[in-house]
Amino acid sequence: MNQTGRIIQALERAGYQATPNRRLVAQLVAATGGHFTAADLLERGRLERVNIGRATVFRALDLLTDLRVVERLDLPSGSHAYVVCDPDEHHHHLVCSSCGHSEDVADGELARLVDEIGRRHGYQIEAHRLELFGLCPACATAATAAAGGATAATGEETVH
Amino acid sequence: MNQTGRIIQALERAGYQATPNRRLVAQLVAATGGHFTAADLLERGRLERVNIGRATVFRALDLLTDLRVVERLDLPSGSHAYVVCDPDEHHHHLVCSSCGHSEDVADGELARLVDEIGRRHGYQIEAHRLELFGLCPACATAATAAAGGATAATGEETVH
DNA sequence: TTATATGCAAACGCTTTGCATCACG
DNA sequence: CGTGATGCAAAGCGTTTGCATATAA
Repeated sequence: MNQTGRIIQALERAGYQATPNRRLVAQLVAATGGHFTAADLLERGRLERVNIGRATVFRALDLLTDLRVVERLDLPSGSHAYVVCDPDEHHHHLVCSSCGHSEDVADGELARLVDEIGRRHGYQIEAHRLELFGLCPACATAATAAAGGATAATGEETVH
Repeated sequence: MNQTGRIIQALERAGYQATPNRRLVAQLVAATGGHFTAADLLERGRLERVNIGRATVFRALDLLTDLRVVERLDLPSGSHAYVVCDPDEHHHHLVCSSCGHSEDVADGELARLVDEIGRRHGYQIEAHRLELFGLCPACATAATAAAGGATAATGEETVH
């Protein structure tokens, strides 16, 4: 099943109606390779000439956040963005600081490290969050090429 | 030297004036064991009957953030708060979800883990951030006592 | 027919900005 | 004097809410 389908399914499984508006949000969200804001969705909806209210988008995103289908991210700039992600396992995010592309990273060894830190400080850890920012393979290549200067097309940006 | 002094010194070293207002902010910030918001400082200033403008507080916090004397934290709730911290080395934050107390955590092994994740995903990592939330020793003890029920005074909160 | 979902616009909280004034170097 | 700092109030931005309407179970 595609991602849009998975999101809609998550809604239904949780007992919410898969209304046309929510399907639209699912679709817009799924079409995103990276992070996005509520305003982005609104804007894209507007471009496609679909009528959807600001509040509806926010409410849909809240829902999807509860269902862990999307997660709210804090960018280094301090602003917020959403990313689609895997609802089924604890993970963290790797975010491209150039194109915004995001992918899930398994918790892996981090759990052990977190435990250790908790023990060392006498804290009873309840939650932890790791966020990684950097250039994704495509953007890193583009950046190198641009720096090398020889082959790079100018002004191009790598966008997922 | 005390923390207020250290903050003021950091301002001066960076070529900023240590004005009365900025000293006040330094003092308010240093008096905080945990995280705080601009509004908190404003409120405490008001209680002490000192006249300081909203904008001034925000501007001072911006400055201190640049100097890495404070850091802006994203709480699980999605809201922002500041914490005082060590400007001199890369670290992360351990925050008590009950009393808000915060302490620095050395990066330690995390650097290695971050490298590895970057390599595995082909990302050129530029920055990473780890945030840990849980009960500090005092609050954990209080919580346990309250749960046990026998000895705990009711309604008390542990505040640093 | 009852619960849910939606749109709109107003309210909100937090933060920034414009601008005149003030203090320091 | 000139640059930097401040206060105030207004503007800005992202998000939430109240409420009447519309839609689905």
